Amino acid sequence: MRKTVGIFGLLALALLLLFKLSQYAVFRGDLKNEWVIAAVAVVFFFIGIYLNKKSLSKRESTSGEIDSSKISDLGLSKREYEVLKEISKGLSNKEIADQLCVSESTVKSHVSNLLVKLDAKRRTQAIQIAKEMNIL
Amino acid sequence: MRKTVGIFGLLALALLLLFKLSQYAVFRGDLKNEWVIAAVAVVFFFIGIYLNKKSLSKRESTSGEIDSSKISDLGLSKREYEVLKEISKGLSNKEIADQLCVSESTVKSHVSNLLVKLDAKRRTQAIQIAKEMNIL
DNA sequence: AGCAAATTCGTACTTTAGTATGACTCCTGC
DNA sequence: GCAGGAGTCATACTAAAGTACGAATTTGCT
Repeated sequence: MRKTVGIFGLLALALLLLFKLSQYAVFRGDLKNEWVIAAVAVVFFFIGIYLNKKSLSKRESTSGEIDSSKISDLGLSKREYEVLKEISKGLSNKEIADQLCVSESTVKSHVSNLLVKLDAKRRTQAIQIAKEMNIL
Repeated sequence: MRKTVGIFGLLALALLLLFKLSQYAVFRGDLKNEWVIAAVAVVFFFIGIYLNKKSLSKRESTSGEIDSSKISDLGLSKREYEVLKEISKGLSNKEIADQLCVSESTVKSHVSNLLVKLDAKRRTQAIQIAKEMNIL
């Protein structure tokens, strides 16, 4: 909310600046009205796009990107997180083992630890929990 | 691409129109330059926002909502789709059975048919495929 | 160097998931 | 009315997932 106020204040300022510029330009007669208007149009067109993009990216960051701080909060090791990502792709333990070039036993160890740390009973539940925590 | 061209054409037209309007207004002397510029700024500001919103909503519709047409394309029955949703919540067959008030055997049947129709080997893969198809 | 955590692998075991098959009911369109 | 799909359930089986140890190696940090 405070940011919105600030943005509108900046817009008003920009408007005033353009007023002044246009006045000087017109008085000196070295710039035609058409060009001033065109410049204003282009500038504000892109200001509109820019502001919208900003709010868009903000929405994406709160519900789309991964939260790496929560990964360390849960005590997930690098390898365990890799396994988690492969699980979410729908791979079996054997396929994950091949992907990470380790044995299936190792993957099972990681998965077991993973389930404890995520408080899940099944790998499908781990996927659901991880996605809710924005770590996937 | 064709739409982009059309949009830019419309923008150019709007610009020309404003030129003409401003000329008439200035010649007749019943409108100040400042007001013309302000009007142009506001109009193009909102044009920018509007165009961005449009592309934003288009992106959301292609990657956010469920696509019920694909569900029938795959031949998924109502019950099978219900089971699919429960699977994506991370529930076991037994838990799904309790949730839907049927036996575990029934859930297993649904899951088996589900996996064939989604061309998946595991329930985790079914989740991944279903999410990519926007049916979850 | 030395400790703690992470990574690795194995075996043995239990549980859950998934397949195959058959059977019964219910409902709908022809 | 009846053929067919959907839903239900059961049994028996195989495959995968998950648990519970133990143990060796590697790695990061003090």
